[in-house]
Amino acid sequence: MTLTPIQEKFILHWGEMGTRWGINRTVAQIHALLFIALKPLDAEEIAQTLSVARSNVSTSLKELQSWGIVRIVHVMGDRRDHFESMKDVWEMFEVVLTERKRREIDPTLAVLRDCVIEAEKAGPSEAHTKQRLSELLNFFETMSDWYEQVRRLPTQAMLKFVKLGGKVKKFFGFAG
Amino acid sequence: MTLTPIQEKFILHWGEMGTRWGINRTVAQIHALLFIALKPLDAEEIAQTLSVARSNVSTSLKELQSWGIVRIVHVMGDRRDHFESMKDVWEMFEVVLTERKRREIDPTLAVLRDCVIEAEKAGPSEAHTKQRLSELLNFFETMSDWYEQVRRLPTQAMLKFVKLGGKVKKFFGFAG
DNA sequence: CGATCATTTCAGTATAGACAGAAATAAACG
DNA sequence: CGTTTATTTCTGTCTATACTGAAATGATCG
Repeated sequence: MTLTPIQEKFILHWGEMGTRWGINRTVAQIHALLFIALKPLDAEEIAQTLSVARSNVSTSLKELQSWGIVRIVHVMGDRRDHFESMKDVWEMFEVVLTERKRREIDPTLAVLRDCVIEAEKAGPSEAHTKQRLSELLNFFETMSDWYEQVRRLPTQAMLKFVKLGGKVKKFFGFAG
Repeated sequence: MTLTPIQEKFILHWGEMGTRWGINRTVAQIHALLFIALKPLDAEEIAQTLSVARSNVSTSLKELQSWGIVRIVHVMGDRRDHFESMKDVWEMFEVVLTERKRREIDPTLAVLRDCVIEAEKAGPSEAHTKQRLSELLNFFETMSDWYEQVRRLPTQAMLKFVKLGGKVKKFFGFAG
């Protein structure tokens, strides 16, 4: 598979963005490639197209599968694994957000709860720390609950909501 | 400033989380320290408390100031700079999200628009690429617009909204 | 069951980013 | 102004992670 200049531009940018989000550049590039690919690609094809080592592709694909946005498919008469990316953008971001929440927010919630409990036990000497961490915990819990609610919505409903745009403010005025 | 075990636990965890979000560990630790500090701290104090080089603290504080969540304050009769973190958690995250949007989403929007326009020019050969990137662009634009709307809401309104929790679904049913 | 092909694991290497310490700059004081 | 003190910049070092190529494992075929 040869990349057109446009495709290359997109893949390189996506890789760059990946690094900023704490995602390996190659992983992000492979994801970008699979996202725009016409059909599922095999690992060798990915390695050649992006000029990275075959083994590197293997590791990266594992990573993408662990995120749940890439899956293995098989082609009739070909024993190699082929890989394809989830194509529905909304669904894809829901999956990524949920996974990030699980990996990053949930552990933080646990630590904060722990700290607040211990600060409570420690008494007045930790009163200020307890106060600060409680506020942080409250924020995380609120956001976490909220996300659990909205993520369950079907894509269409979420889309409608977001598209409301300017009406959001009105709604708050009403609901508040 | 000596850290209690609770404070240390929180600071270390926050530093760890930082690395996952593409934020330097020391930067995140300093932010955590300032967040729970009773009063603004000077650079030397931060360096000693966290056992990092003075120069490293200097760079990290610049970074935190560029994010807009830490600022310099002065103490009467002391010529050293002192630093304090924003304390309102909601405001803090609004600032961070806005900055991330500016640094990461906006450039991506620009690249995607560019790619879609070029793909349009290129004709049928790029039809599929154009399709994929358009969907991605549409998603980013929708989310970007939505965020611009809600971020303007006063903290209180946003809080009420989030607290609605289960009612969100009802609302969508109604509005959709 | 051997041969071939595909995939993963592993060990060493390369590289980017974090960091320390020194040097340079800037600010405040007497 | 010179001196002291605070801050920043710079350069080299270190470390964590990405990455490669080779070896090992696993799967599918005749």
